[in-house]
Amino acid sequence: MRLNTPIQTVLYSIEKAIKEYRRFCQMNISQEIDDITVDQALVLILIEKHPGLNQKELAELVFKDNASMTRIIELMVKKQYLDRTINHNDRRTFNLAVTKKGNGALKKLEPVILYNRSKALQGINDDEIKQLYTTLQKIISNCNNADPWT
Amino acid sequence: MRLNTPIQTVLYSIEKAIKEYRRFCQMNISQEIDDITVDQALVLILIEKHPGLNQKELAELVFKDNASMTRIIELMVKKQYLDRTINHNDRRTFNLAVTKKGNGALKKLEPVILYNRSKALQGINDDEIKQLYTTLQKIISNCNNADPWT
DNA sequence: TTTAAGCAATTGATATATCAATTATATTTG
DNA sequence: CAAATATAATTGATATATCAATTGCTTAAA
Repeated sequence: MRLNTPIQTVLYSIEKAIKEYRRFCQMNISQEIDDITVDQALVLILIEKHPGLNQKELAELVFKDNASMTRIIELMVKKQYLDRTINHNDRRTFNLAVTKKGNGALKKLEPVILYNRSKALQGINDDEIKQLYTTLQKIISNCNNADPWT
Repeated sequence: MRLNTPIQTVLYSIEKAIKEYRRFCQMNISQEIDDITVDQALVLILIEKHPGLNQKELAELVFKDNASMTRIIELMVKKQYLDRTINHNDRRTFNLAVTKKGNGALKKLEPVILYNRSKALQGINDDEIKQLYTTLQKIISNCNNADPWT
């Protein structure tokens, strides 16, 4: 028996869709701010929206591991989009806050991000979105609950 | 106006789904072969299935750029899963071929990959898959054809 | 047929992904 | 309380992602 090529599976389309979307987002974000990545923009939004999140929690929200999050935040602190101060309630963690520069960036990013999302989903109606969401959740739960091979 | 957090958009689910799937695949692949990544496995399958592909064509098929493809193939040649020889018809390109070791790996990988795909899509019927595919194609084409920001 | 333009692959630089090991602090338990 | 355990973050190593610049070869045009 021969394997189908990856091209023939819908899982391949999922990967393609997310890559095209990220490329599109990055292109547009770069027009406004030239030293910020898609991931960094997500982190900025989340910290502003949910102050009090620590790095581990942030990492979970954007599907990264702690190591990646450490490095992303490091860069954003260096570029002065974020402030990081010791959390005296739990000194293993940090308080993360958006700086003035970070807020300025958010203002610029808002319309771009809304534009990106609406363009990406243009011509797709609510039922279709709901259906997409439902199917994706099935895949996610399948991958998390399936017995491992051997 | 405030941005929704990324969590609230279906685009977030696409990213989550593909990451969970890749994690699941890698876990199972590693049980069989401990020095091969998901991407390397894809490349191996494609070269076996479509001999004659050059690196640029391969890169397009797996959504990578030429630079990444160069490095992936470099590693696979070093690990002796692939042979790379000069193409005398066009000396800018190479002939890529799966080695004996590569074929052995493919034999082991086949059932794992079939298992991964079927588990990931378990409980999702054909219509749902078709619908998923259709919606994803819309997103892909939206991202490729939308006017850029500014 | 030489020159220019185009193309495949590589390289360097920087960001992210992942795993394993380590550090510093918190919490649990004997 | 003290020791064991657990947790958040960091670090090192290696793979991949992306962009820009470069190299070497091919094709098109003057």
